[in-house]
Amino acid sequence: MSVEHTLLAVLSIWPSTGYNIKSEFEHKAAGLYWGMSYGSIYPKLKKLEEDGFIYTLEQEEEGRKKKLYELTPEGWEEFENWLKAPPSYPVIKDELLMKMSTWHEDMDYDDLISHLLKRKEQTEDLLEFVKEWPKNGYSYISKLGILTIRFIEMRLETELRWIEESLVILKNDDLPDGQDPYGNTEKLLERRRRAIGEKKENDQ
Amino acid sequence: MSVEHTLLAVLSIWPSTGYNIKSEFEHKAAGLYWGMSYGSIYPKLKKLEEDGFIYTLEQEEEGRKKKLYELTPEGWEEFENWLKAPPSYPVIKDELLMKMSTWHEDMDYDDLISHLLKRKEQTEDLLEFVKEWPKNGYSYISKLGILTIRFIEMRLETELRWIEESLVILKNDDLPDGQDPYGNTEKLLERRRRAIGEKKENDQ
DNA sequence: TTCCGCATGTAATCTGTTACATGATTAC
DNA sequence: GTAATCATGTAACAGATTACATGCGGAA
Repeated sequence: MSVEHTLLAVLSIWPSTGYNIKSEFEHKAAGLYWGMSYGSIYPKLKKLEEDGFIYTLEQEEEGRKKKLYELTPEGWEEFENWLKAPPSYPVIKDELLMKMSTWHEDMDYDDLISHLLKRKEQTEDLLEFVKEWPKNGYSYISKLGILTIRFIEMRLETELRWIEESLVILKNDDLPDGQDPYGNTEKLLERRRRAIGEKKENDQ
Repeated sequence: MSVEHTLLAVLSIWPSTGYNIKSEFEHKAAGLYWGMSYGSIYPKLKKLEEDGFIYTLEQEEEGRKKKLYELTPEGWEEFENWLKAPPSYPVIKDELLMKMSTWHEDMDYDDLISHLLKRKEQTEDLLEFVKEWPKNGYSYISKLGILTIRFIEMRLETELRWIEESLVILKNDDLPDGQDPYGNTEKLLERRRRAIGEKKENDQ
């Protein structure tokens, strides 16, 4: 998903300025969607204009100098071709999961528990925002937009359910069995202990 | 989440070569986690070695020249400090959602439906893989790894549920109401029609 | 009159990918 | 013997971020 197509998509909603697009993403990117910096937005807008996909609307003397960009016929065409092209499969890239799955038994679970508690709070906040969003009275959300928001809600609720379950399991030290056909858990701890031991010796 | 820390995390499981790490991610990155290219792995391994976080194990004359990397005491320390640091909140960056929420009523829903059907298939495949993974008899998965896999499963199942629901809604043309306080849906379609109309005129 | 928010823009930098080069070993 | 896989590495490139520069308008 290129920045260019994202910009076309945003401009399809209504004509906007570069600054405007950035603030829009800033707002919703409270965890939703993702950010774009001025350093990529302005040059790309310029490029899109050069390529004939967007043009600047007359700013009707609003005092401030600003460039309101709008799609050209070619811009609409390009945008809709992009819409029709099959979307790529999203990657799950979650630092919490990476940390959790490489956590080891010689490390205090309390730190992991506080990661989970923090995640719980953040997800609750985001869920609250997402639930209010289509009811706030001023944001434009299409019918299909409502469907995607429904997905985000379901996902966040699932995440909260999982966090709750995991916290109970961790606090009761009731972890499920792993799959460890070659006794790697013990090897790992042994490798680590030896390394740490060597370090202590050297430090003395 | 830097590549460096990801490499330390992978090496904490067991000593590996650069090639090895790449294949590992290739395999699981059937959608899970994410990829790394040789162009970033090898230079980073070199850097980590220079920084004293990893070192090369004797390769015990396995014939092939290869570098088996292992964590140093400093490597373990760095890795565990990273584990303890609060993970950043993941961003939802899903091209399907972006396309769906900017889809408009003058575009055929059939294309959107085929995007959803394709996603359904891909997610089913991934779910199947994730369910088999901890039972395949050879992969090492720690107890906490099982918990994270449980999360992925729940998430994928939620996604499938949402896709089913959405397909029914789309096929019955039974979409929920959007939020459109300023009649933007009509404005959008009008802007587009005018642009497309102009193009047709010019083309004649 | 000073500060903050609106608004645009660029240069330096960072990070990562692609594509290629190289060569050994194993499977057919 | 030759194709595929294992294995390491780099140079050129692409993409995006950070940090800075600039300036207007309105509010305190």
